[in-house]
Amino acid sequence: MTSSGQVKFSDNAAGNATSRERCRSCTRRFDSLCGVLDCTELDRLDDMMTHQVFESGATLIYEEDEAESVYNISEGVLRLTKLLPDGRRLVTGFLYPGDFVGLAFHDRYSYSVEAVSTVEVCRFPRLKLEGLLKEIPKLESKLLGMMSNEIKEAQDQMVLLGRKSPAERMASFLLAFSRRRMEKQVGRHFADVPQDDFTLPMSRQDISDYLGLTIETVSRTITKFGKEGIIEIKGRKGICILQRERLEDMAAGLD
Amino acid sequence: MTSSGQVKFSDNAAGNATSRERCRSCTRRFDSLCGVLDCTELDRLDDMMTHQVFESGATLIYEEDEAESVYNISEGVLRLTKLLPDGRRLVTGFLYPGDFVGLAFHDRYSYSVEAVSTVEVCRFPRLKLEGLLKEIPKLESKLLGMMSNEIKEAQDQMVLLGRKSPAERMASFLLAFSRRRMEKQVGRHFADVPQDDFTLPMSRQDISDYLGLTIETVSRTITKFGKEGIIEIKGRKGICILQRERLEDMAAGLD
DNA sequence: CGGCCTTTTGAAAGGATTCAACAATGGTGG
DNA sequence: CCACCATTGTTGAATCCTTTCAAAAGGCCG
Repeated sequence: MTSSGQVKFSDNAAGNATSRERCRSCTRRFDSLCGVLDCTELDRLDDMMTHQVFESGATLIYEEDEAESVYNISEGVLRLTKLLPDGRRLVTGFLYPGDFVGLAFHDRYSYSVEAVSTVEVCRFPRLKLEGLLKEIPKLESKLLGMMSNEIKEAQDQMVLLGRKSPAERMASFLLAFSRRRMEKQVGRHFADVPQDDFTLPMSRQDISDYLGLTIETVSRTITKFGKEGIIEIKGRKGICILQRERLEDMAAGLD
Repeated sequence: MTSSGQVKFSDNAAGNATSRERCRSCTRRFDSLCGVLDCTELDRLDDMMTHQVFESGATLIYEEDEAESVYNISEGVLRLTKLLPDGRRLVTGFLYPGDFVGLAFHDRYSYSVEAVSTVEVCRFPRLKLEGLLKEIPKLESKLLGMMSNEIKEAQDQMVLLGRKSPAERMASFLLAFSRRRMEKQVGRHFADVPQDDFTLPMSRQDISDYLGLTIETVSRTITKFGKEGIIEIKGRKGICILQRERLEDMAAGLD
């Protein structure tokens, strides 16, 4: 299989930015792996990179395919999915700008990666990047920290999936999303953006497959939160958190 | 809080083995992190290590405590647990000889660690080991690979918790346990030990908290497998797999 | 403005959980 | 060594809650 839905492609020869300038001027640089590199090292990264754009719904990575590339997200939202043979789906996570995808030190990808919105990524050949890792120990350290966070988040998600009620799952999700979104905004110097008011880029189906519920249960739970005045529902995807503390208590399992 | 249930303690001054010999002669050496080290490096590890024994039920690590130590398991089984305020519990994983515990690059532990059986561990001060990591890049690489595996396993477990039926969860668990056990046996040169016949060291409660089910559902599912001739139940903890393929199909979601 | 897809809402069904009682196991002390 | 006790595991019945199935409503795009 090959990636689909890719609408723009720019490599070192044909990119918009001058070669070796793209990484240096990247607004995401300090959010992600690249943040630990100096200019010389950054240029090496730049040399092995291609910038790509995927439209919403496109697949960047197919589960079980050979792991040839890794990606760093510069814009948009991705979802990681795993399928059971009969079509049951689980979304193991959503990824946001600054997040790293695909570097798992296995020969094949163990999940699919799809664009939830239009996405811009930096693509690296996996083996080359692994080579760079071995040469630059601080890259490895940074990655170790990122993976450590990923493990922690995965464990929290296991608690959610294994032991939380639908309302608790939904509360956890809304809070985590609003927090993540705020972090990213702060990173881009928009610290005063209201964190309680946001747009969910993913569908109810995505949310339910992330929370281990059905789409109907997610819908009913969101509606219930709205009726109880915990959130305000603004059209199909807009959410405004009215009672953050109450959501926090629910998410923690205090109800 | 402090660790409880510890029954034996031997540091460099009082240990059984001569100083700097313990790591070198460790039977687990090639299963775990230490496997990548040469003798000189191993001695440095040895110098910062204390050997400890915990009896079944003892707690090595309390969730939220300051992360001062990391452990390498030389014998026995540990469980990692997370609690919700009202007592709901999730076991995020079981750890076996050769596995590493506690190195998460956070200041506080995000889960508790308890002994499922009598356990022998090598204990290291976390900060010292992190220092060693920075000095020995191949240690970091090895750890990166181990964490990568951990993430992959966590994602599989998320699929299990979010989308699999009780029977599918139980099948996945039995197979994973028998596989893990076989790997360890092979590591110790017991390749001819029958892999289909084993003893579960953990209780039904542990299993249900690992699979996101109740103890009754686990019990009923095991009984059902027995009646269907998929496994043979040998007393309280003994299991013999009679139809491995059928279990594999169930675990994969093919039923 | 119309049509399509997503989401919401309703009613019924199914399955895991809960509650309760019983059985088996393993450890302890007589 | 056996009996007893406490703990762990099994089994049964009723309940509750999510899921399933079905249909209507709502939002978004051309």
